[in-house]
Amino acid sequence: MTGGSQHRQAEAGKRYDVFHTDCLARDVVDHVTSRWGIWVLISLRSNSLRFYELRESIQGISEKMLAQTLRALVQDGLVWRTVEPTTPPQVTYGLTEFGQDVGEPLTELFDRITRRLSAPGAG
Amino acid sequence: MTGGSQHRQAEAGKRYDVFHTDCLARDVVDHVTSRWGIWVLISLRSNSLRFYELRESIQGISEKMLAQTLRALVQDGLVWRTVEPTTPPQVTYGLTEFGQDVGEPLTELFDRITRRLSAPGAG
DNA sequence: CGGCATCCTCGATGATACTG
DNA sequence: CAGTATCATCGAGGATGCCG
Repeated sequence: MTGGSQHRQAEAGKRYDVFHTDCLARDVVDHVTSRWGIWVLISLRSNSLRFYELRESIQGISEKMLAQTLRALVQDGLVWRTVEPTTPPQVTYGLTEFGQDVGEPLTELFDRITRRLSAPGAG
Repeated sequence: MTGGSQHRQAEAGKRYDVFHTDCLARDVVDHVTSRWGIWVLISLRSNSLRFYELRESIQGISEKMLAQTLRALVQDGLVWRTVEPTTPPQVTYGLTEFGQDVGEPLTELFDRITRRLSAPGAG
């Protein structure tokens, strides 16, 4: 990730027309709907998970992309992160209120898709 | 990504099958949450649109990507396409029932994000 | 265990030009 | 208007290795 971006605040210059490239929300939507973002968010809906638990539950994701995706989501305020200073370290991720807010329609989205594709005569 | 065609059952509270690379729904989810897919679907929610109308409403999209995205969505059964054999040709796109079904949580998703980012003290 | 840094590949994306 | 075809590129993403 390009880094540096902290918690995103409403900037005066930015618009809220998501269809506009210069839109604040578009960045967040891009993260949420990024290749791995959606799966991370959905994974964390039921309960908080450790790094390796996430890695194992999301088939095909690399550690690099998991870390990168998590960082973006944390920066966007969708995911929180706690570090237990044990040995070995223990890092846990979970959804913030905002994250849960976003996770709901996301789950609904893929539920509907799954339901549709499993339905007899579909596709 | 075109591998498996088996439909598996989702276990409540457990990992969903979509987390596996060989899941049918994953392809569709990938299309829906592709860079432009989400905007196309949201654009078409209110009413059907012509090709150039879509191009103009979604800032930053190229004709190639629009055509490509639309083709994928049509194949997935989310979008329908009609051609009026006039001169010049007139092609219209709209949401199928499935598309509307999917568009709803999608709109809800980005509504929540927008709302959150516009909220005072947000971020 | 968690997670950076580095290198490298490949495919998504974009620009351009052409067709019906 | 609504595409399609071709080519160039850019960066997401994967593999590997090192560190606290």
